Amino acid sequence: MDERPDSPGATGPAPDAPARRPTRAETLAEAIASAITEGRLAPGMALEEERLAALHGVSRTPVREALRLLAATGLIEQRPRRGAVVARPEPARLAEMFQAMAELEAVCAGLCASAMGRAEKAALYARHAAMGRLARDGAVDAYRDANVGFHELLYAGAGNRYLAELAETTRRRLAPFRAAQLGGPDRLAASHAEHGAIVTAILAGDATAAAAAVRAHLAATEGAWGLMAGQPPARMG
Amino acid sequence: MDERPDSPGATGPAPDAPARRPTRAETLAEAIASAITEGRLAPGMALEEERLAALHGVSRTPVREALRLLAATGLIEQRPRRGAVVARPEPARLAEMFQAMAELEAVCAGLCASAMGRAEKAALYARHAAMGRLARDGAVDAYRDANVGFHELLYAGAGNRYLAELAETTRRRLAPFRAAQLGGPDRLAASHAEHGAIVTAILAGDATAAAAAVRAHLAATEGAWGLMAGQPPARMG
DNA sequence: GTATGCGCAACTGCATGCAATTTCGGCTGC
DNA sequence: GCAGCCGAAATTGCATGCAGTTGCGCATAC
Repeated sequence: MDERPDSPGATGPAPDAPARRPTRAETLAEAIASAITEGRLAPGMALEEERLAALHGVSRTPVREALRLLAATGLIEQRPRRGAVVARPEPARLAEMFQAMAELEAVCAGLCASAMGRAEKAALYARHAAMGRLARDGAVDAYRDANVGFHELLYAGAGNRYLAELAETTRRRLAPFRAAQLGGPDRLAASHAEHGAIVTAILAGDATAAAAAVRAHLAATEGAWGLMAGQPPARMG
Repeated sequence: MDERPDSPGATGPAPDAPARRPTRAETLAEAIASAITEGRLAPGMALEEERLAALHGVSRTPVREALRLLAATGLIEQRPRRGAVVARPEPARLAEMFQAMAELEAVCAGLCASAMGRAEKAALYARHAAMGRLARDGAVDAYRDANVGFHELLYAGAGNRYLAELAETTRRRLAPFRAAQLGGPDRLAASHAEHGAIVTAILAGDATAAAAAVRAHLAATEGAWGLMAGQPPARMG
């Protein structure tokens, strides 16, 4: 019964493998979080413990722990004795979160300008160039995927994992409200042009310009969210 | 279906009154968090569920939920099937967190410079002046308390609650490693002088200078932490 | 004396059950 | 017709119990 496939040399580059075999609560939390960020669970929906338990074939106990995790992450809201619902921040708070994310990314970009090595800068430029081709071809879906990677390069290039985590958490919490982003093809080209300003500033080592370019980029995308902020509460599907 | 027109116009600006009667898990989480930030639970200490349950007169269930909350907050670390310990970040990560906090506060200060109204600026200046008297008198404890309030004024003055939450969370996570701060009386005077640069920049509406002053301030205090980063793990007292 | 394998104690993960609170149905009264 | 009240169902909060795993101590072999 003792099989230990246990990392014989090259288990993988595993940057951090703290949870070898995740507990059910963690698996559940991940599943629910994905359902929220991908839009399968809309903001305002009620999350009943028993239903989630039955849905995932477990008891209520791990469900409750998963909900605690998600509540601390901010993806859901728990009212004592009144159940949990998918977080539905008020418009004012959404604006705050978006501004905070812009500032976080601006800080990252500023750090990138001085902290990135040659290899990282080359990778960033390569990604940018590839995205230019996608934008020219109008490949919206591929561009969106590559876009996530682009911003993650900014997080990683800053050389500050904690800052990157803050930015990624914020990005996740905003995900349900950014569905309509990159809607039009002109927006695609505009996005790429704004990325160009960011990349140029970073390659030049100009932290101030890089931060400003990021703020401009995110201010330009700001109009594309908040469309589903006024829905009435609903049951879980 | 059942529509609930809830939110009668202005549901209430109520900034935050979500937990009328908190659940035991939340109470526990708060208690343990305080114990950690105030140093009664040192980094690396093991947190056994049964012991915590007995200590607080509850069963293991709410303890487990509280630990989940704290793990998501980053104050503790949970290894599946191996228990939880008070978080003990490696020195490199501590440095990252401190840098991130400096940048967060710098962003706040920059926003303060343009977002603060006359009344808020007056309150900030008043607080700064009062702290000047405390520094002159060498009242370290009173200065430290007032210092927390000073930084909270910066968070609040930025007009972005989410950003303020990020900053406060980070500050809490760093709390166990900042015990020796403001050690000498010269540090007290220096701190006040650095605050003066921040206040001046904000009052003048100079966002760039305000951010730079905050970075300088936190860089100067950076040397006072990390003393307890190398202890071996220990049992809970 | 050091290294290896086995067995036990301790602890965590999860399921189940009960009590308390909230919510919704219908009813009474105005 | 509408507001207020009361009782039952639904749902959450918490305690308890059991199975599985981890870690440690001890005996054994080299």
